Amino acid sequence: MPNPAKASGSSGRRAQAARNDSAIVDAARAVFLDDPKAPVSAVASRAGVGISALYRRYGGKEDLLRQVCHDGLRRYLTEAQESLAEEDGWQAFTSFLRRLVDADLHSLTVHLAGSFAPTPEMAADAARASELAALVTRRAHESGRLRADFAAADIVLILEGCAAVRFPDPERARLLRRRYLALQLDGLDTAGPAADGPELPGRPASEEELSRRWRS
Amino acid sequence: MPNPAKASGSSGRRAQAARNDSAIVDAARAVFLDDPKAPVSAVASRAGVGISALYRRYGGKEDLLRQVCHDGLRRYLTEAQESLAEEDGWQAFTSFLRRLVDADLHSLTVHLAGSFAPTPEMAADAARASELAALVTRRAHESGRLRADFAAADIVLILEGCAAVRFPDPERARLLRRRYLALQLDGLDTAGPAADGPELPGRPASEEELSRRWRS
DNA sequence: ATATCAGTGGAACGAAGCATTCCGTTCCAC
DNA sequence: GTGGAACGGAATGCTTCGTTCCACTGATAT
Repeated sequence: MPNPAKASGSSGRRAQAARNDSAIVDAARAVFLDDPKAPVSAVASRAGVGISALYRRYGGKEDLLRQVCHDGLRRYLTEAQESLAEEDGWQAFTSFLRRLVDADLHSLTVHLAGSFAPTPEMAADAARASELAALVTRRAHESGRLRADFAAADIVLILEGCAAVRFPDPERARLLRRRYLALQLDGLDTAGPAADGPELPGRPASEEELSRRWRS
Repeated sequence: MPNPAKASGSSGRRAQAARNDSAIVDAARAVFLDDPKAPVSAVASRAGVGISALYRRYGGKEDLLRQVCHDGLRRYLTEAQESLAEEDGWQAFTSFLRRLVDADLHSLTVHLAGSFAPTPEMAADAARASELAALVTRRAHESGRLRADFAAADIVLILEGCAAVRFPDPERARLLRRRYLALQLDGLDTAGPAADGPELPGRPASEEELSRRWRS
């Protein structure tokens, strides 16, 4: 019987297996974030392991997808709860959206759903996520800063829109998504808060960045 | 030699061929709008014709894609020009965006690009499209109603975001995209124009509409 | 009247991509 | 030293899809 105590170092078969555990989920998250239909082999090669290392851990592609998506959903819940810790309702609302957009949690959950059979636990977590979104929205409304005709269901539109901003460089993508989110929060019309509010973060996409996307 | 004069009616081989011409491009537009990677057979069956009717007209899938995309690009140009007929720069700007979003021209152009080799003429039209977008933006800035830190390149973000709003029912999708666009134009903060501006059009997506998307 | 052939539907073919399995190898744990 | 957990990656079988091919139809020209 293997003795875990002797394998706590950074070398050894057991340690490599542990490292592979996280390397595989990390790779899966990155790969499926980029393309929900990516082949399993892409995950393996990105993780720097063979295919068997992956199939030893998961019953199949669906298992892996489910894992990645459920991780994302759990992260969604914790981010939502943390944002609710904000005193001000409007601050909680903006913080909520910024957290979700920064971590690309919409891509990690909604865009992956449908490619696997959800577990009952996932369904429960998804319902909980809906409740939290409604709660954040209610508090924002109560603060008086959120326009009255904005509904909790509209959050999905915003998240979907931000998730649609895709760039080869993840860092650039995140910055542009922040810019886009800020645009939506502030409004475009100078008769609005833009007149004396903060400027948009980051720079607009350059002509070159934009045109490169016509090739890939 | 065939006599066209005798085939001007709504029946006859020649007339059916003419009807198929448009049936095929119409089907291609609808199908590829929904899924840029859809199989050629899906286009044929949606058009209600066999595969050969399609291959008689186009050298291959790439030709068809190119045609649909170039049509979209030309439509983009005419819509842009028509919106520029507006007197007010801000009106021209909003009208420009509403037209593009209504016709889903972003999906029809950018989302299809990359799946075929563009013709020189297309490249020229694309450049012209960029110029027009820059012009619309400049006029909006001159009108004073567009926030100063908004750049022409940001238009793509908005279009991308609206195009990402997808629903099984095209009519519902268009309405929600309008709602989303209005949201961006008006801004969310009640300290902004939302305080006394018009309400958002349409209803928010219902819980049921939203959750249905988790299955497909 | 009838020969012709543009136009067509759809089966058939072959290539490509992919999930999954299998097998030989490595090297830690005992 | 040895058993076996863990691994890499080739092999397999299946699905999907673009394209070709062929038999058929019926309008047209003579």
